Amino acid sequence: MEMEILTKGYEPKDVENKWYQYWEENNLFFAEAPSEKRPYCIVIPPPNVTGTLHMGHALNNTLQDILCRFRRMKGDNVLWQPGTDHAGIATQNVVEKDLASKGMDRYAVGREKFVELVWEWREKYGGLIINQLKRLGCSCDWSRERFTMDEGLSRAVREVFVRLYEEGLIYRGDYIINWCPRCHTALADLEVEHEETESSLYYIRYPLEKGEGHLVVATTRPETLLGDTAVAVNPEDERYKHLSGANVILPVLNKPIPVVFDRYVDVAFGTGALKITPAHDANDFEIGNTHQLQRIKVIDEDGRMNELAGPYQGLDRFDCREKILNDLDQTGLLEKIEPFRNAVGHCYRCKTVIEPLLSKQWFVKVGSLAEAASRSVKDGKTRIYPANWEGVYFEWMNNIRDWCVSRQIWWGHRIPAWYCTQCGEVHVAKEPPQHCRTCQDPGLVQETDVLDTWFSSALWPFSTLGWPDSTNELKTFYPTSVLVTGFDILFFWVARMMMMGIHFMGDVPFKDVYIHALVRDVEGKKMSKSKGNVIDPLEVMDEFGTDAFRFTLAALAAQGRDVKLSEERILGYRHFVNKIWNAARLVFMNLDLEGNERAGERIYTLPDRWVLTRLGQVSEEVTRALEEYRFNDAAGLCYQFVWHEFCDWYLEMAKQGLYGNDKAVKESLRDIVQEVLMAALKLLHPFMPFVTEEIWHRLPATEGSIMVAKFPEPSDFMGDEDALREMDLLMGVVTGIRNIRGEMNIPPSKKVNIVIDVADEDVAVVLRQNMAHIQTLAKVEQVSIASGVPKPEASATAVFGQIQVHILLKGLLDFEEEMKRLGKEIKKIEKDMELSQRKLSNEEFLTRAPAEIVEEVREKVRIFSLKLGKLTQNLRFFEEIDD
RNA sequence: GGGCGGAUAGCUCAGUGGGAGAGCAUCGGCCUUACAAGCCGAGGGUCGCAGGUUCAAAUCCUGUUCCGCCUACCA
Repeated sequence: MEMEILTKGYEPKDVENKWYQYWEENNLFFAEAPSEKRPYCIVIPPPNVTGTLHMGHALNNTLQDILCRFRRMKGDNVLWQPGTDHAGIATQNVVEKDLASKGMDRYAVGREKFVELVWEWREKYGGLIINQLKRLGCSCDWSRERFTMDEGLSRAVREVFVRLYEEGLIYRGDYIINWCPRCHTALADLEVEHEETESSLYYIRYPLEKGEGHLVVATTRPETLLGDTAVAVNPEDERYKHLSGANVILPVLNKPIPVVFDRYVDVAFGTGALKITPAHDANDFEIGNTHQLQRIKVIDEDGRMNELAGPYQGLDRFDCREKILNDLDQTGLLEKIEPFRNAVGHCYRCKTVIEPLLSKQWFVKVGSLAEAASRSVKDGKTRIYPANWEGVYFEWMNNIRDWCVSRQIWWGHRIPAWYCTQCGEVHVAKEPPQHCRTCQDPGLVQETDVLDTWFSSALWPFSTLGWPDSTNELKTFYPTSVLVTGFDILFFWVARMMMMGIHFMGDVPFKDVYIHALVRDVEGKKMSKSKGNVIDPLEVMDEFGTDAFRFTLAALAAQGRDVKLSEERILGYRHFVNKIWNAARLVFMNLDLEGNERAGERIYTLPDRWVLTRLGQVSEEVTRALEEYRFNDAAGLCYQFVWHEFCDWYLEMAKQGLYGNDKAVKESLRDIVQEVLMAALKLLHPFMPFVTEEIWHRLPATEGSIMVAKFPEPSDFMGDEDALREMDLLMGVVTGIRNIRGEMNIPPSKKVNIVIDVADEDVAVVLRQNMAHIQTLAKVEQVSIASGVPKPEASATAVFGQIQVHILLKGLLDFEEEMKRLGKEIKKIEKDMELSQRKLSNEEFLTRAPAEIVEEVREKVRIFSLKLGKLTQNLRFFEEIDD
């Protein structure tokens, strides 16, 4: 291996590709099945084949990769199951757009050819997002990559459909569905986006058939009037009780329709009279059923008025609205128009206004499935993090309606149902039947509808593992360990996986669900192309490197809060990556890279004992944070330790020995410094796989990939409480001196002499042993340590615990300044002191507060008064000189 | 309409009952042989507002304002 010294700055581009290739070539992402090791499995939320990597993917997959790499280093048998989703409508739209650019549409090419084109498109572009995931460093087991429409998964889909049908949980029927006139398909309720819209409420007069007068109804969609088959009023409504059995005349079409009574009608809304269009409104449909009303469909699948719309036939629904309003106005039947805000449904894919339409569709009866899915979370079989999402989950499960699973598009799993052309008998089967089972006729045609994309996604946690076959993968990894996903697909996906998993596997699909936030821009807005505020993860990786990017995402991923991403923040973490790189450089410059020297017995100095003890503590804290999905805490702990403890204190102190003349100390240090660096790299690896691997490979004491190194744990290190205490003293003294130097603007080039006044002999010993560190770190020339020495003239004093450090500043000390500084410090402590004393003089505090809290305050008062005494003493010293 | 989340330093955010923290930005001093993408130091906040509970509240409760999101069959 090359042993050159590292370049001055870290260059991510040079190393990222190299190491990803290395990991793949060495099969380091491969999961064993079966295996003796503890299993850990995550199924990836399959990205759309049409997609390219956006910030949401980047966050989602970074978090999964952190968990997978962490668990692997913990010794688990990790399977990160990858794959892609065929994304029915989305993908079909993309290919249709492509066709449109060539002046064609899907009807021109025909179904078979069109599906072929989509497959071709998928061959060509489907790998794009996979490569982008690799770029991000994702350690998926690519040998197990799946696609929702591959042979195995399609078999699982048919199996599930047929079984549900046979169990009576899938049925076909006439219902009002959400129809997208642009995509030409039904949509599930979830796929409709409601948007608050400024619209109008139109008051229309329906003349009474007998006698004078009219009934006024209020509606937002006057064009549906053409399909009205009744007007409903509330039976309790005094205004309309006399209309029992009456008819009104439907305007425009001039035909009588009945007045019906239904409790659904809200007396307080509009006029309390509701026009009923059973074929174009979900509620009206229900009311229509109750009263056995005719269903008249007046709007067709293109959103145009059909032949039943009389004079309006052929008009677009919105043009029809204008015309009908105009006509009503002409005949004096339009009473008034009020401005009105309501939520209008739009297609989640193409944003076209949804038309509720009567249609024959396939449904999954979800009641019992949802109940079981709900219970599993209540029983704690699946835990949702953060827990507040549980409420949202229950809420949805409790109010769930049957799931419309048929779609009138061409790209997807074609529903395995066949109709007899002779007798119409319906056959649902895994394989095409040869002939009709009732009339024996061989003329069977398959259902043209395909399944909702989420139908196959719902099977993902077990279909990818080989179901319906009983595979080793399934036995080893189901139920999976955790599902990591954004809350935007909690209902679309998570809820349905729960239902299907429990029903078909008899167990929940995952033990944990971790729900992360959405990535937004700096202002907290959702990133979208139309707003022009998208940050492209690929560009970020180009500019800052993947490790910095990943670390940023992890550091910002606090539970329950959105991730507001800014380039500044990423830049900050690039600096951190560079810091690590340079720390490694320092270590390298002092290593015997040829490996000729054998280190003898280790000599542990205070900084060594301290840093190793801290490593143990930090390892434990990082582990706990990751186990609890507190990614930001884990990242923060690494950052703080590596930069401010390892680099700022430990390495600075290690230089003493590394640059010194004592050969035994030097060799020991080389060993320890390398050990500490290795441990730090291991802690960082889940977050920053590339830079850690690069440095790891260059260290003489390492072997193989850092991916398979053991994650640090407390038992790897000494736990030396004394070292922590002693380092506190040492750092306190150094900080005290630096503090004064800083405030007095004494440049580092100007060395000072100090006198340390310390009563405790043990403390004196520690400081004496580490005198050299004080000298280097605080730029001190001479140190003298004694007990009860008088304050030297022309000195500034730092007080720390029971220690006083007098800094001799002959010719440098500005008396006024020092007096001001002391005065400021005294004032601050007096304030703290007063607060504490007030507490202690409060009888209730003394009797009611826990004893240890009271003792804590007493201890504070003791420390404060000690320090205050010393500070005042020093101030008086100057005042006397002043006199 | 229902629900959820947020409001803490100039900015982005941690902090869930015992003396307010970090990063960035700002100011001052340093090219100290790993790193100026750096080092050392400093300043900066009645924790949205009003009540309440408590010996003690950024933290718990109630109300309120503003912002964001989810959800819904008042046409």
